[in-house]
Amino acid sequence: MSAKIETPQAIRGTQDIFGAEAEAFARVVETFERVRKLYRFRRAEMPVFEKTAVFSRSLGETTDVVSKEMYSFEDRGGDSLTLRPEFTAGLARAFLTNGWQQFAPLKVATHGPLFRYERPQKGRYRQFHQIDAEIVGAAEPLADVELLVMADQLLKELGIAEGVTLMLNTLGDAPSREAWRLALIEHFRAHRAELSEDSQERLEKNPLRILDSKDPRDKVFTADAPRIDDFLSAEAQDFFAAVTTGLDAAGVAWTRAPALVRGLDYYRHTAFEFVTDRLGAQGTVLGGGRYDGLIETLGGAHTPAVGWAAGIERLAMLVADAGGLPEDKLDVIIALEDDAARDFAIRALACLRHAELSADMIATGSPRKRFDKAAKINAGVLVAINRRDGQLVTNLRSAEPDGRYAAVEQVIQSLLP
RNA sequence: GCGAUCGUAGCUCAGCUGGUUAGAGCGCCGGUUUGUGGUACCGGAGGUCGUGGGUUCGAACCCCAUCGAUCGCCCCA
Repeated sequence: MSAKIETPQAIRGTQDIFGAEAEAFARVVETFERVRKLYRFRRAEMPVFEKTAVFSRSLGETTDVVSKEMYSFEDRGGDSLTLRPEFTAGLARAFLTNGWQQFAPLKVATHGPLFRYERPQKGRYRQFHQIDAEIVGAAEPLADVELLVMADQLLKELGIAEGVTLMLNTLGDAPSREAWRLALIEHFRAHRAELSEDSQERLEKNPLRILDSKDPRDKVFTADAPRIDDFLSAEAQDFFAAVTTGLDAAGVAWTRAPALVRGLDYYRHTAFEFVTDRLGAQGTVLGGGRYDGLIETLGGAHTPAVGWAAGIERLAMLVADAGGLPEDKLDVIIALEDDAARDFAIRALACLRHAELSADMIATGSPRKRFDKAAKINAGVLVAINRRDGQLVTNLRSAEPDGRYAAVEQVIQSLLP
């Protein structure tokens, strides 16, 4: 009697990525790396975990991310650590602790896994992956433009720009944002009892968020809510105008979205999202904005910065849907029809690969069926290797004889006695 | 954290108002057929019906719990 061994299950909200999905994932990362170099963004790698304070201070203690979505734990030394729920805070910390101020304005890019304890659904996981681009130590609107132009090009090069819209807004500078916030609270408080339950709570915690509520009860009051434009200082107006004219100059299409806000406390001025309706409820493909106040919350000098992040899984889904992944066709498939010729086949396989031809071999199972198996694999050239009357016999087949066929033929011929 | 739908073979699924030994296609393994050939046929392996309780003479099917998936809400990429 042996107890049945139970296979441990994967952690909820994590994914094992394989096959076409993994190819799409890799495509996103490769394209990001290529585009990021075109814009001269430098590569950075930060640790996956940080002291909890890095996130709780910069994101704001009351935000959902900090108050209920972080993977925090105590290490063996008793320190409270947290798996990063986003890149920006860790990057800001690295900027300060490594003296990266010397490189300011610093254009950096990174990508990797992030962790958030949320209910999984389409395009949303507990361990998810993002690409991320930031410009730290740049106060000019030109930096915002640069990032947005890069994001736009990235989406185009991924072949998914169709149906994706850049929604753009400004939250103004700190005084503008605060004045607007107070006006919104006043406006909504007057109708408090008629708001949805969620929005009544938002009124206390995050009044800006009421603006993009999906509840019809709220929409009545969001329609005539105070608009940021009425609270913008002259400087804030100029800043936003410089961003929009810059985008126009670069040929990047954008849509003004006065209700677009950011949940995290550190955002100022430019806020943006590239959105699509092809991902169900997870419509944001890429989002970000300016975070001039963040570095100070970590004890640094005032350091203006802008950045964005995009979910790789979401981008990969769009890439796959857009059919942007031509299946990579195998160049050569070998069918070894007689095991007596195995050594020859192994040598042929190695030589083909050294000749930069992708090659694979069918050499197991019933010898009579190996040809059929090989034929089912959609390879450029099929090489059948057999023995007849003690003689090595090779046979090449190709649907459309091309240069590759000739190359394969040459390799095989050179190996024959 | 809240709501809805769903969990049957490696994959995609069928399985009637609860009824005897749980099925198909694909894939896998073997055999036959074909022999410059992606064909066809035969056979085989593989399931404690997500898990644990309950109701019943009897549960894949009904009830409860739990885990997981999917899709929304919240939040966010």
